[in-house]
Amino acid sequence: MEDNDKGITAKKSEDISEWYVQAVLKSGMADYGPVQGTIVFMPYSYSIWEIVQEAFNRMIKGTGHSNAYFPMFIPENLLEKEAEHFEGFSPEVFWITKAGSRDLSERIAVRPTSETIIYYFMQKWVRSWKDLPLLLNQWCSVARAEIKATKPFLRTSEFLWQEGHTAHSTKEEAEKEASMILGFYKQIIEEYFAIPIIMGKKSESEKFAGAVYTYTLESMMPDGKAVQSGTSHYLGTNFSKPLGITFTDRDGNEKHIHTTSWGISTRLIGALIMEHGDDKGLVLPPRLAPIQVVIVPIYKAEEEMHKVLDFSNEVKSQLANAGIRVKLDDRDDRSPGYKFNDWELKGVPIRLEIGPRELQSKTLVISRRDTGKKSKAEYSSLTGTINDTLKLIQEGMFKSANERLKSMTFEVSSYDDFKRYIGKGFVKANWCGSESCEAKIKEDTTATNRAIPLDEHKKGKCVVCGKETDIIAYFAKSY
RNA sequence: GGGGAGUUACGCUAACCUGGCAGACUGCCAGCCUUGGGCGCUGGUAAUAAGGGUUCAAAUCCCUUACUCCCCA
Repeated sequence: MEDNDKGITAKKSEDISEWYVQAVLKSGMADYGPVQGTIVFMPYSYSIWEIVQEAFNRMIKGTGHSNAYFPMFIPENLLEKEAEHFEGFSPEVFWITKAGSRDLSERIAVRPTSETIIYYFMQKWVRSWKDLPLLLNQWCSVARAEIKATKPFLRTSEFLWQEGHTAHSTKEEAEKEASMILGFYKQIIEEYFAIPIIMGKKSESEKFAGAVYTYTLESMMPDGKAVQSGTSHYLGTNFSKPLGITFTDRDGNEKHIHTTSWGISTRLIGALIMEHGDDKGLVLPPRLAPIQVVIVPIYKAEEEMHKVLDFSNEVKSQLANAGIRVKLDDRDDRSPGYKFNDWELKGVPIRLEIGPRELQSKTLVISRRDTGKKSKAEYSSLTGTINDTLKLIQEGMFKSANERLKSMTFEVSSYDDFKRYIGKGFVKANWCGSESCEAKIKEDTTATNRAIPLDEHKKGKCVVCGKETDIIAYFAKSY
């Protein structure tokens, strides 16, 4: 049959942009909103986000953090209190100038990030060293006006994220916090999303507006563009000084708090789709898949149907009882072939087909979405086999993503090679650390500094100016 | 920031150049059929992005707006 409207018609290797849009829309992950750059996070993608929330909440609550929710409206005077921060964000702020028909005397910003509004409250709440540390997180959406080049999940005017905001009495404690969170993010992105990442600090020009320094986690998409997948900032006293947030320490002296902020967003879902998907659609890693196993029943006569469905339900409850997210596709108006294609489009890791043959043999065929390979499993030990297979899929997906990352990372020592490989992945090179060399790279290639690895140093000459340095940095074009 | 292409039923698309009954596939609804890789049959249902202009007549020509995609900075 000719390609019809249902499946993805673009090839990932030939036209990844078109492929991506089709994968997002046809799998039921998202739909476009009526305002530019907005999307609906449909149940299928929102379920993934809920799994992320669950995992990350466990991590931060286990280390003393609490969730809260702050207003999305920020008065202009508050937003502009920290100059660098305001300058960095104001070009993309959505401003509210009217309430009903009444003109507002002061513009209200829809939060592009919540540092300023949360610090407004920290100022009220923090008095003594006993009030510290204050470890807050909120799950919310933020709005940043993206005028051009929007892409579902990866670049939208409104997106969902978590933003952590913490206050500490000392620099050391705040820095430890920022780096601990970085570790949590690495775990989430590598162990759940099965996306390998490069970790490091941002350069001065790429760091968060208002930060002392920014830790970043960068992933590489198959088209050679990097995605900033998470950031954790040490803000020092950059915000507490202009906002006047002080506490009385044990020694009786009044001191400014040291703060951190950190976030991961639904952008990760975009990276997930791009990283693992194939020409048939999504390929979801088991730990994030809303449905880990789908059972497709196959039958002819009505009498057979009941037997098949009974057995299918039995299999389903057995798996569900073992904590596996399982769905029985008992739609009576769809053929098995339709269902196979449908669940492959949605990226369900494992498919079980249950028909008269399986009923007879009590042996099930496990069909893997990631490799397309099939293997047999005895019904008596099914749960164990499924759990093992899910684990294998998760590991296999990370492994192949990691191999791709390696094959797309180019270590160069000349500017000619730098320009040759930029756009094809990460280009790793010595860099003197100067803003002028960084700016030249941006001007010549449109690529930016993505990360300066924390513990990696190598003597060499700056790829741009030739100056001796031991700084190694990753550069790439990015989303 | 600059340029280009586009928007017809949930979706994919025909008619557009050359103005004159909006056609198919898919979907959806009803009935029959019953399923091992997008089952089949019959009947029905559903669309010209929004606004303005030209014209006897606009999906078609012109303008504005919105949204989408692509290329360049």
